[in-house]
Amino acid sequence: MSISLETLGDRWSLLIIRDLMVRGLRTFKDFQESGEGIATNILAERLTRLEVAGIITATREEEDRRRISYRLTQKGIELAPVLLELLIWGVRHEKTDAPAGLARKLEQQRPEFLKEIKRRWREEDPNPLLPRF
Amino acid sequence: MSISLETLGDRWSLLIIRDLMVRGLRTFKDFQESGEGIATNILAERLTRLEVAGIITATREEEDRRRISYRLTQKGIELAPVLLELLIWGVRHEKTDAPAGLARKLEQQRPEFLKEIKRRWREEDPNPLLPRF
DNA sequence: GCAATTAACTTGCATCTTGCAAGTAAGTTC
DNA sequence: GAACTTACTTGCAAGATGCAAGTTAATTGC
Repeated sequence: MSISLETLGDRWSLLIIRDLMVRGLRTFKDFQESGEGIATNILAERLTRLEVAGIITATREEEDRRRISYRLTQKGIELAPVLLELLIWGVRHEKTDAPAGLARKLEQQRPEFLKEIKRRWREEDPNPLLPRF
Repeated sequence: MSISLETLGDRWSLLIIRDLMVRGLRTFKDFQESGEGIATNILAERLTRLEVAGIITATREEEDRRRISYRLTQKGIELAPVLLELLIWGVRHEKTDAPAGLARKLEQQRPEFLKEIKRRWREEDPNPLLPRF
């Protein structure tokens, strides 16, 4: 009954995955500037760990070969329900700057929300789905 | 859009919560002997942190006042959906000793499973719901 | 009723992980 | 081709974790 905390059980991994999933971050620089405050060495280490775990892929961009695009794999995108439930729990229980009523809205529209996340992933939609709050 | 990783983002916290939720552990000793391999100082520290965060309560037992019973609060039990999704994901994607077909079963019976978890919590049912695998 | 046992920690110390600041290497722009 | 940008890497200090050995209070055994 392992719940996979060897890979995911740290301060940053799930945050990285969530930012890839709903905030539209893709590059190393995006993460540095995202305001999460993750140190570059840790970020690099986590990205390779997540890649080794098969949760993300790293591909060099054709248009600008300095850049590396990080993307969730099928395995990675299937963490969406976990992150959605965690988000709902957080909005409900932790004092947060989230818009009032968001909790209820998310709870009532779980399937639609998940579907939208998956669509965005499939179509490589770069627009953020949720803001930072 | 915080996902509460200040409290939950470490190797042990979610594991402790899960063990309280579905494995029927209650005391310090239970955790020591659970096979998770958590050091006693870390266990003590995590338990107080979870208590401070309002996720668990600690109550001295009347029958044996050496013992302290740890229990999930309402806030704590509401992490059930998160842990269930994480469990499903783990069974699907990580090589595990989980019984074949468990993933499908859990996925198809999410609501029933959650309801059972909540009932066990409300009625203080001490029987494990899931084994260790 | 007192010694042995048990439960829940605490302490000291070594090791591993994290964070910060500065540096490097490769690709791109001016 | 010099300046810049992107994705890292390195060195080191500080913090977190793990292990083994206490400590304290409650309970049991005789």
